[in-house]
Amino acid sequence: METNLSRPESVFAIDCVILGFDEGELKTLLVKRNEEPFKDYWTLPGCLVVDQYESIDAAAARVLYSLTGLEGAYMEQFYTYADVVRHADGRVVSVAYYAMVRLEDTRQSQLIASYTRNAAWVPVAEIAGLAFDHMIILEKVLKKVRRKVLYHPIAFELLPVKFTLTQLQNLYEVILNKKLDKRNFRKKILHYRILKDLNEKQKDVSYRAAKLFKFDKKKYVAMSENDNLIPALSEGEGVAV
Amino acid sequence: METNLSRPESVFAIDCVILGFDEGELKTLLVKRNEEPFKDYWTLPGCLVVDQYESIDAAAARVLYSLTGLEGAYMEQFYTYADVVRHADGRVVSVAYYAMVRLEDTRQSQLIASYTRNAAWVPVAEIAGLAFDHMIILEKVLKKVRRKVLYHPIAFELLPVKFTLTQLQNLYEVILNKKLDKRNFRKKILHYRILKDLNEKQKDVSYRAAKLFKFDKKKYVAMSENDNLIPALSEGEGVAV
DNA sequence: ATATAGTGTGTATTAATTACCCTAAATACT
DNA sequence: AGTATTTAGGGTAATTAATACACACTATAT
Repeated sequence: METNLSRPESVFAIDCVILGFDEGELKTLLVKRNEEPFKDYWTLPGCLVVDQYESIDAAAARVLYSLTGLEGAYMEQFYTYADVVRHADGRVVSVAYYAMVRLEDTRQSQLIASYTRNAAWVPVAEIAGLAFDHMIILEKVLKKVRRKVLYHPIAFELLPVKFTLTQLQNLYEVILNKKLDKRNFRKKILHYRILKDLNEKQKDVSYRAAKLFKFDKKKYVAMSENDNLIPALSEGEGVAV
Repeated sequence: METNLSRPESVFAIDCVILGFDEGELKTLLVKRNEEPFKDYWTLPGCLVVDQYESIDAAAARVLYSLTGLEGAYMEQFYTYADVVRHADGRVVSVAYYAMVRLEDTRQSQLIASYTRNAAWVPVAEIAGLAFDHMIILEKVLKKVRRKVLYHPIAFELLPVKFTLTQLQNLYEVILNKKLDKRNFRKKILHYRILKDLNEKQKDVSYRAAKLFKFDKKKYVAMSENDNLIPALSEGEGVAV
């Protein structure tokens, strides 16, 4: 149903929850504002999209790239908000995305971004409040990721390409905020046959080195032709009946 | 990251996939266009949102109400699209919603809407193409609903308030496009304890009348305080390993 | 050589999933 | 009244998945 509006125009904003895993913590990349409103508050990184020919996905990718130098990381459109008035003379609809990045890949460029734009990786557990409605967006993303991680292998996007089973388990424990049983976790994840044993071991650890694995995307895609689903990785998923 | 744009303005569109279940089929409410482009094509119902103070959700609810007379039906924001140019002089970002409605509730008003606006309930299985990118939106919604129905009780939104187990099973079979075993289905759904046995039977059927149940929302919410999840209702969920 | 820190493994129990068919009940028809 | 028709409703055995649980091994550092 369209009315005849003289000059419909799409000016909209992107907000981006960029998640990373570092030092046993889930972190997100925040930017400090230096103008009102919310001067000196942390915000989710974002941008205004004015160009009529830039797609939403491209704009979100641009935000990610400008802060981290990364291209091709896992990104997904998430939710669209229109309730926040940012500018005195009108609201801007904003489309939220979330991205999952390997922090190791961002080292150099992230430092640059941090220097010029006052950006920082902040452990999500320590974030108490953000500008605008960004805290709500962040919490909603975390809720979604906690669920999605149970049936879709997005968690691997946060780990180094080569990882140990313990690292993987730690990541799941942090995301789900819950301890998992080591033997059961290993049994389960190995039964899915979505990991490739690299026949390599960790180096430079001061204890017994663990075997390295990588996520076997080919096998995974072949297995789940339709839907890209894996069964629940967590214990006690679902409702107790 | 905001630039200083002189007059940011949110003009955006809503598109709405309205699903119903009728005569054993999943149907969606479509509207026939009577102007170019895509004259005489079916489209998803929608509207342009010009009012700076109408929320996205309210606009979506307005679309639903204007076509069906329904308020308070299940609706969920779904995905946002910006790639479609509808007006020669600029694209309009459009936010897609889907709604699940009880077709029985719409009988009168739907006829009115149908008369004035050339709207019709069309079985989704028979829809081959739609105007704009609406076919893509519809397919994506169906994919989402097929998945969501496995862990969230949205299917009940499509059934009459009082229903039989056979009706419920038929609905699942239609949504999932797959036969389910009667005994296993009943065992499972009853074990969840989210149905209330009404101790009533069907009337005016020309065979043995079945017991009527209703969805027990209170019990359901109590059970799944956190997440509103129910385990999989389908057989063979997940990846075969 | 010894302390330290993390790796890697198996089994028994319980719960969930699957495959599989016949009798009971209500109405329609003659 | 009797019979045909149509759908409702229920149980069990076999398989598979989920859980709870503890100790010996290995590599390095001192």
